[in-house]
Amino acid sequence: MTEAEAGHNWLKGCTCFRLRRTARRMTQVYDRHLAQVELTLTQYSLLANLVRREPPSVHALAALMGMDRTTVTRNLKPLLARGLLTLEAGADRRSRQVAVSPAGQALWERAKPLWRAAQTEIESRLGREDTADLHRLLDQSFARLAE
Amino acid sequence: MTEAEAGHNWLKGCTCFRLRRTARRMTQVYDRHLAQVELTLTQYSLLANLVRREPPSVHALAALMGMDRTTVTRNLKPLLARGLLTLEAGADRRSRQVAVSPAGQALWERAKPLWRAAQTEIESRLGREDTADLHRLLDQSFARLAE
DNA sequence: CGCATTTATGTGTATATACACCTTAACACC
DNA sequence: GGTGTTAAGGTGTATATACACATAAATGCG
Repeated sequence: MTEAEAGHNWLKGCTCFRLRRTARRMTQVYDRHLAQVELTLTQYSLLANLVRREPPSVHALAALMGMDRTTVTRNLKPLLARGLLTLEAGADRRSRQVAVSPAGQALWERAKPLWRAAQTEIESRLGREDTADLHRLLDQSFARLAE
Repeated sequence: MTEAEAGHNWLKGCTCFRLRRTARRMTQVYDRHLAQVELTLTQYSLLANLVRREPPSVHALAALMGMDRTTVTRNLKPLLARGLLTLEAGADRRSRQVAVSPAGQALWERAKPLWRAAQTEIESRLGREDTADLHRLLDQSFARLAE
């Protein structure tokens, strides 16, 4: 093994590096499809998680997304600014409810087939079976990291 | 299936959402270990990819990391500011070489066992076999997305 | 009731990510 | 040798991410 390869191997063994690297590439695929409605995959995920659901608090939404609470707060901003979501008074005076507006619902309907096309592209590139395996491993890993 | 579950299923089928969600959690594990040397996993990855290697150009480094070129430029900044890397004249007058400084080399030596501990924690949580499967699937997916 | 604790949220700061656009330098071809 | 093209790099802008910290409201308990 050369010295250069020895250095490189510190990355070869890194689960997180691989995960992030693949996530970067894959995000670009989805974002390119969703660009037609000026949504990112993250924004689409938020919408998708909110439609047809009782408006959750920011806290609950963060838990649903597996995101840091403050990250959710920041990610809501562009959607609120576009009037796709609303942030209204919640059960207490502390909490707030995140709800999809009619405009948000309408945009989600337009975005759905674009997301579908991105997902189909991924499954076509990775293969149906490998995609399913990846889903299972990622879900399991996420659960085991949450413990 | 309830309406709420129907909405949720748009996420259940999303490969990218799962990938990003798991990457977020896993990054936090590595970052907590590496915090002792004030490095993030991304910064550690850059160092690890540069030690014991002929200093690459920014362009070549981006390719090695599977990153966007401009992301690399931005990610180098904190490391350059701390004197862990140097950015010197390259082969042309266009290109620049990214090299690890002695301080960077020394910090990497201190960071290595911390990264090792993080990696061990991950393998312990996910299981050796599942970790290996995940690596294989992620590498394969990354390659197929690059085509 | 009064106070310590817990809970929900937001903000400051720093890094991570990438697209669009610009500049400069090397190269290719007539 | 000039000129169009390609290649390397940086910056502007916007989103994504999360830790530390602050605020305010609900809750629990003596």
